[in-house]
Formats: sequence, C-alpha cells, structure tokens
Amino acid sequence: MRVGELSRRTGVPVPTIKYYVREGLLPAGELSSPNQAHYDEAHVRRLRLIRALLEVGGLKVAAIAEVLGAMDDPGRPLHKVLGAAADRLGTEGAADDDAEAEAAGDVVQRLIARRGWHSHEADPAAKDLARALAALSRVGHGAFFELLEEYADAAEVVARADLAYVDRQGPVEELVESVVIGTVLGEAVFSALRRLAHVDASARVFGGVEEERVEPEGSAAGEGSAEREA
Amino acid sequence: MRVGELSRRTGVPVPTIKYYVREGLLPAGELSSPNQAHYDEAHVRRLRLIRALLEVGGLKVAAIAEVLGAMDDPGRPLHKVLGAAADRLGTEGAADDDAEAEAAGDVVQRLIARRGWHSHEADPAAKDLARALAALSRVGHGAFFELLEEYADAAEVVARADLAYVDRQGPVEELVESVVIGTVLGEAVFSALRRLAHVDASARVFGGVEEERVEPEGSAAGEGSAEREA
DNA sequence: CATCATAGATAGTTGCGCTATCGGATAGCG
DNA sequence: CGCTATCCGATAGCGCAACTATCTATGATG
Repeated sequence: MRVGELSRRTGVPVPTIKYYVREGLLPAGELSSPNQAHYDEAHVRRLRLIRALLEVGGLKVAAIAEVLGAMDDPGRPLHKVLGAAADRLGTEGAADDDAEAEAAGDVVQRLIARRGWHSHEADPAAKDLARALAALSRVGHGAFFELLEEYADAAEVVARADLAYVDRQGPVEELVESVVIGTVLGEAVFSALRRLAHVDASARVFGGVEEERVEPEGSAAGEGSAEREA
Repeated sequence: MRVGELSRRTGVPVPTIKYYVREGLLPAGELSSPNQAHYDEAHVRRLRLIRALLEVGGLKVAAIAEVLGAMDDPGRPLHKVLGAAADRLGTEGAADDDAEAEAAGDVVQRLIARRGWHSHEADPAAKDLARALAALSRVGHGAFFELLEEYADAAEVVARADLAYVDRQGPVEELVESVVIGTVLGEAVFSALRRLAHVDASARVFGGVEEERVEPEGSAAGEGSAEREA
C-alpha cells in the first residue's frame, strides 16, 4: 500500500508519518521508484504501536525511537534487549543531590537487598524510585515510606503476572514487543485501576460520613493558602 | 521572607516563582507596600509540592493549578474535594470511538460491577482504563485482558494501603494533600517498583546470566540519556 | 494525457514551561 | 540624604517537542 492508505488505516496524518520516518520510529517504505514507496502490514502494526506508546504510555518520540531501536536490533542477547528497552522506560531528568535524596537512595538499596531483587545501583528504576521517595520526604510525607513493603508486594504480584503473560508469547520479536507493551501500557492500566480502587475505597471511608463537618457560611479562617498551625 | 529568600530555600528561580503565581499555582505574597511582598512557610511548602507534582508526578502546570484549586477550595464536602482532585490526575485527550474502544468500555464496566466498586461511568479513571485497554487491543494484545483480575487485586492492595495511610493524617487540609500526594507520587513509586520487580523476574526467567547493563561511568554529572551499548 | 498522489526537503506552527528585561518603587545602611 | 541591592508587576522572548504546511520534481492511473 502507499502512504495515503497507511494513513487512512491508522488515522495518522501523512505528514506525521513522514515525520516518524525521519525520526527513525518507522522504517521507510520500500521504494519502487524515486517517488513511490510501498508499505505493508508491519508498518501498520508499528504505527499503531507508536501511537499507543505515545498517547497512552506518554513516552516521548525520542524515547520511542530508542526503545524501538533496541527492539529491532537483531542478533542480540535477549536479556540485553529486554534490559535496554526497560532502561528507557523511566523518567527523565537528573536526580538532585541533597540529604533527602541520599536517604532515599539508602532506603531503596536496603529494599532491594531485603527483597533479594536482581538489580544494581545504576538501574534507572532504582533511581526513579529514589527520586520519588526523596520528593515525598521533601513535602513532609516521609511517613509514606511505611507503605513500601505493601507496595513492593503488589509490584511483585503485577510483575509475576506480566512475566507469565510474556512467557506464553511465541517468537522472540513478539516476546520483546510484549515486554515493551506490557511495561508501558500495563502501567497505564494499573494506574487507572489504582485510581478506580482509590475512588471506591475513599467513598467507603469518607463519603457521606464526614460530609456534615463542613461549616456553612464564609466562616473559613485564612483564605487562599492552606495555612494552619499544626 | 521576600521572594529572594523563598527562591533560595526552594531552589526555584525567582522568575519561575512569579510565573507560578501568575498561573495560580502559588498564592501571591502579602503586600506590605506596592512593591514589597512577604512569603511564609506555607509558600515554601506549596512550592515544594508544586515541584514534586511537576517533576516526579509529571503533571502539567495547568493540571496542578486545578488540583491545588480543588485542594484549597474551602467549605466544600470532603469527598467532593477528594473526587475533584482525583478526577484531575489522569490522562489528557479524548477517547477515540472505534470497535476496540467500545469493547474496552464494556470490559471496564463489567470489571467495575464485578468488583462492586463505587464508580460512575464518567469516572476519568474508567475512561483512562478503557483507553489503555483499547490501545492494547489495537496492537494485538487483547490477551492482556486476562491479567486484569490480578492487576485489580494488586490495585486494591495498594489502594487499601493508601487509604490506611491517609486515614491517619490529621486535619482535613493535610488529609486532602495526602490524597493528592499519595496518588501522584505513589504512582511514581509503584511504577518504579514494578519495573524493579520486572527486571528481577525477567532476569530469572530469561537472563540465566546476569550481565552488565548501563554502566555508571563518569562522575555524578547529570546523566540523562546514555546512548551507547557497550 | 490529464489529473492525482507521492517522495523528499525545508520551513512554519502550536503549546508549554520557563526566562529576560524594563520601568518604577522601596529597603536598608552609613 | 544618598546609594545600592532588591523588589514588584507587566510584557516579551526563548527553547524544546511534536507536529503541519508548502514546494518541486516525478511517477501513478484511468
């Protein structure tokens, strides 16, 4: 098929397809003449994958290029491809370097050791975790750390489910793709599920019970900023 | 304190602080004269919260303004504030309207019913979930749906832990803040944990051998994107 | 053969999160 | 009182990311 049909079938505008080709997300079509290229089902699949990673996964175009690059790289140890892909799925930005960051890093290392996880210090996921924990500390919610074990339990449940899913995929290429998709879209799925469960749990605990405690009329003290002395 | 000190204490540049004030993320300082404003600890706290939501949570400035607006809104039923805040924590963009989207919506509604969750159809989280599932279908991974129950189990575990945490916070304002922080930063925490567990499980199943991945290499300068594959 | 689509190249647009600069006011010190 | 550092508020500009539009030469197609 030609680019117009590819566009119609995926809903992606032609100029955008060209842009993705330029950025290395999508292989160029096969040229039959200097201005005629043909695309196939692989392009359709790839394009849908790109849009999914972009729109649902929230990945940046450059990150997608890297992930797909690792995916496509032939003749490479499987676990390396998986690792390379996984390493590109995290957050951007450098970690800051204050007391909170250091303490958070310690907590993460202890957690990893305690769980017996196969991970090293440089793992981007570990860095992301430390960053998040440091941010929690900085906003005065260091107590959140107490939930870490429960979070980790749940994370293991999900990770095991993911692996079981991936494990029953067929050939290697699909397997790698499954990991990428599972990691990125699975995160979106879990995030939404968590918020759903949150709303429900919140409704059970607070809804209607605390409702009456708000005073009517503008007797609210300070305005604008939430300031009160604890 | 004046804006210079606020800047020093939070690491946020003065022009950026002004920008946040303009955007409604941060209340203006109290004017003592036409060109002199004073800031207090509440501003420091708020600023740290903003940076956390921005950098770790990945929220957009406009979304943060909405969330904080709901947080600050006085004299409003607690569960409504919580709901309003939670509703703004999701993804942007409208859902598409194809066969996959419809099927995914069905699956979500059945899941919600089966779980007995208190959720309405318009819940943004439900929409996000449907979007993610539809995307999975489109890339040929509809089989991922089979993991939904396990995912939901894990989500309930996390949600319960969150609620238990929130429940032991004191006054209402802090409680709302806890929900926001727990939801946003908790997501970052879980995401990183999941990837950590993933790497570990993956190594067990596929790696056989644990090899080096991204090498630390170099000093603590900002790392960002390591581009080489040893 | 007339029209349409296409490849490839380059330039422009939009949105976002800042950042720089300017024209006045003070603050605070000697 | 003078002096400098700082501040406020407003406006304009910057840099990046993800497209989008336009142009030319060429080939496809009925």
